[in-house]
Amino acid sequence: MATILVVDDEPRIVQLVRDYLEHGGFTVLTAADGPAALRTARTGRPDLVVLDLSLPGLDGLDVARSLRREGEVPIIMLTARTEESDKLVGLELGADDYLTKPFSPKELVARVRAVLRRADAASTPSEVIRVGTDVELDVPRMEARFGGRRVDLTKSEFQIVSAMARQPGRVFTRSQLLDAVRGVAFESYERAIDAHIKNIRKKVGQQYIETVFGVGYRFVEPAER
Amino acid sequence: MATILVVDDEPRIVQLVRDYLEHGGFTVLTAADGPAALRTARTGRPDLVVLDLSLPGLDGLDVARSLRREGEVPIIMLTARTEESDKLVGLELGADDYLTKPFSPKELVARVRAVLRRADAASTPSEVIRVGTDVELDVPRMEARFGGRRVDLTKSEFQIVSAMARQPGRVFTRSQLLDAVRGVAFESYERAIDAHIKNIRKKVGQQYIETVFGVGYRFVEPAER
DNA sequence: GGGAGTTGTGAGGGATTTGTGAATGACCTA
DNA sequence: TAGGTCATTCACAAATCCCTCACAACTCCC
Repeated sequence: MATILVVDDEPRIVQLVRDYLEHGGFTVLTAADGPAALRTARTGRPDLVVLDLSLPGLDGLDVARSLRREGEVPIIMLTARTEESDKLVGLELGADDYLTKPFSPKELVARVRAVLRRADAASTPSEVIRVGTDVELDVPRMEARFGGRRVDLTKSEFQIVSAMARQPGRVFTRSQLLDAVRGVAFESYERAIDAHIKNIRKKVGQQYIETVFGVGYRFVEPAER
Repeated sequence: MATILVVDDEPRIVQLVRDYLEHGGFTVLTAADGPAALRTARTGRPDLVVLDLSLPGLDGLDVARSLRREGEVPIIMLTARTEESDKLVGLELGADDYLTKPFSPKELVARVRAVLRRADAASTPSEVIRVGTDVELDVPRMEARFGGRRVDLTKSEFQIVSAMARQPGRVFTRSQLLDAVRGVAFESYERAIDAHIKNIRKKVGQQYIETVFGVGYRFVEPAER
């Protein structure tokens, strides 16, 4: 069955959680601080991490961030307080669920099961944007293919391209494209978009993005290429 | 930003979803049962509704149906089981997307964004001006078609042509056409319009724009061609 | 047909807009 | 801390477009 890594500096809690999880049929790894957690995660490859936010030394947030960088492992956060700030950072890091202390171990086990089920069913129907036969943008994976060739785009580049490719042929103003990059059109120099367009063209080829003088840019429809 | 109404009778789920959505920049309204949902939808005018299919009392399906009757609001369904029947009725009611429980809040937020994006794109009815069978001006795309052939017009040219094509047969003075080009009729040489007309005619053909001596120009009605 | 006024048109100046390489600074990583 | 990536900004070159001008062609009215 699944392996769970429990990270907390209070031995009492670790023990309690371990008992419940093992009784529930899980294999349990434990760690008492950040560095140990990262080491164990690397070697033990857990299917899920239960992580206390307040750790001595390396902070729980740093641990979460490092874990995220290294892989896709789901994380359940334990926060000592209901404080807004804690929730916020937890969410920012994309925790899959959170529990505030004190919590019921039974509930924790239930949440672990739920998150694992989700992660499993995370048959995330990958949203793929296709334009004609030779352009393919896998949005959740941020993967782009142009004419069969895989192209590495940065985050901003990918967002600009996907915004345009969703409605090929339509003209987008620089301001609209800025919206696509930052959540909301931050006050920002519109010509930053020009720089991105230049870089995108260099990577994917000139034929995909057309300049509409005095207005903006558009993704060329396949029929016209 | 957008307002989302979350309807579910499990407070924990409502809380989790609310946290994630608010963190994502959305304003969140909540309701725990059908009647409350309808009331809140009426007063709060949400941009999207996240709706649990299994509600106590008034059923989720009824709520969806009522929402549909009252407006255009997009709906994301939450269904408890993966049962085919649930999916079917949900989609039948025109749910814009659905998620089966347990779901990842992160994924829900992603779906919310996707549905809003779609709804937004759809509500921008691509305004198309048609004159007869052979002239088509797609305004947001700044695309012109004359007799089946796609014609590239500059911004000013496109604005002049669409102003005239909106009311075929009507005569426009040069001053009125200048208004169409610059936002307001700037003091400017009216004969600049002549130059544009010349260029437009060269691109689309002579038969579409007629000169009205001493007055201005007009877009020829199809019957006269 | 003649003349006055109006429109068609080609060409070029000049303003605006875009392309682009390089510099800067933020952020992350080793 | 040093090095890398990336987003942004800047400055200048290049491209594009709008407007104007000058003159030819046309229309209308007498």
